[in-house]
Amino acid sequence: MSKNLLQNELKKKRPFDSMEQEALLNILRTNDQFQNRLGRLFREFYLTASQYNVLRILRGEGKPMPCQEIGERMVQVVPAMTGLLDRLEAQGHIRRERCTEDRRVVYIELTDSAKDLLRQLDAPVNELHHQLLGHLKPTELNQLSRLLEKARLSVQSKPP
Amino acid sequence: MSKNLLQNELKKKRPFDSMEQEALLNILRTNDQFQNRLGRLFREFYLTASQYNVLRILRGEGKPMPCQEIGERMVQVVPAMTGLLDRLEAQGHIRRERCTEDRRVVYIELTDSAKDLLRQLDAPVNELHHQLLGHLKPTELNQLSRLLEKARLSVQSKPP
DNA sequence: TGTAGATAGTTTACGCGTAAGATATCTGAC
DNA sequence: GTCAGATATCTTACGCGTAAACTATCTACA
Repeated sequence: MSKNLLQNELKKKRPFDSMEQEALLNILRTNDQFQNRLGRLFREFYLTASQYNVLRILRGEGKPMPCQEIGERMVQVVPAMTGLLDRLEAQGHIRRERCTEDRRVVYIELTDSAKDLLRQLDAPVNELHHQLLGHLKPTELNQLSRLLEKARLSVQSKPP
Repeated sequence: MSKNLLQNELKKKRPFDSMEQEALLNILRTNDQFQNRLGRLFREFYLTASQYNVLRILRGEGKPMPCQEIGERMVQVVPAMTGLLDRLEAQGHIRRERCTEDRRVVYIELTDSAKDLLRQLDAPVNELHHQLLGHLKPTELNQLSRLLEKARLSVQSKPP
């Protein structure tokens, strides 16, 4: 075929303006499709991808964390965290506790029910990862990760 | 360094469960950062990334298109299109026109002001693409696109 | 001491993604 | 011709990303 895969998917009539554009669109599209699949899995457990992300971060840390620190490990800006945590709290997955030394900071702690839920999700999540990317050879997965890491070098610092 | 780049960015304490997981997180994170930068550029022109996407699709087609067809070229589901188009219409960037043969379908047409806006955006957008990915060699860009295309092979069909 | 500026978190307003359901129109089987 | 089902669009409800403005608390420096 004369046109490549992404071009066909997007029914694009003309070739890409640049290889940078092609790669960028490939990243955005792949992300959308994968997020879609992940979202469907999480929804079965009444979670969103962001909520799952927060819970995973908390489990990884192993102890209560301030909201800001959680926000930093996601890409998001802080304000979004508030609502996200509100919903997780309402579902009984986290507890908030104000720090006694610095009363500005609020510590977030996983509840036991959240830990259970995460354990339940471990297998299906890994399985989905494998389903989505298991058809790539280890070399290819490694190449892909290295290329994406290199790609991100251009966006080091957030302007204020 | 013993830990890799992504692991450091995420302040992850333990290595990844699998290479699939690592690659997946790399995709999601790269996408987030790039979307962020793109969003900032579009915002200067009072557009969102989705709105720009719709306008680009319409320009590429060169003639009016039904909403559904626009939706198909984006990753999104149709319902989101309605609101998106409402806002573009309010800004004077598109016109809606009901088809006379099949009165269910609505054709969307670019206005002249939208075409002007797109022309204004062409240079800055290409420049940003280059800023984000220009540090990769052509071979690498090509590799990256091919790997992402291969990655997407696992999500061919949407379940009903 | 006391006051300015930094910092953590929240609130509000808006855009848009998802799902579920409603409405209008078209098509095909009878 | 009519009725069932498909199809195109819209509506509503909810989650969450972004920005901007606000509150409470802490810190530093005069």
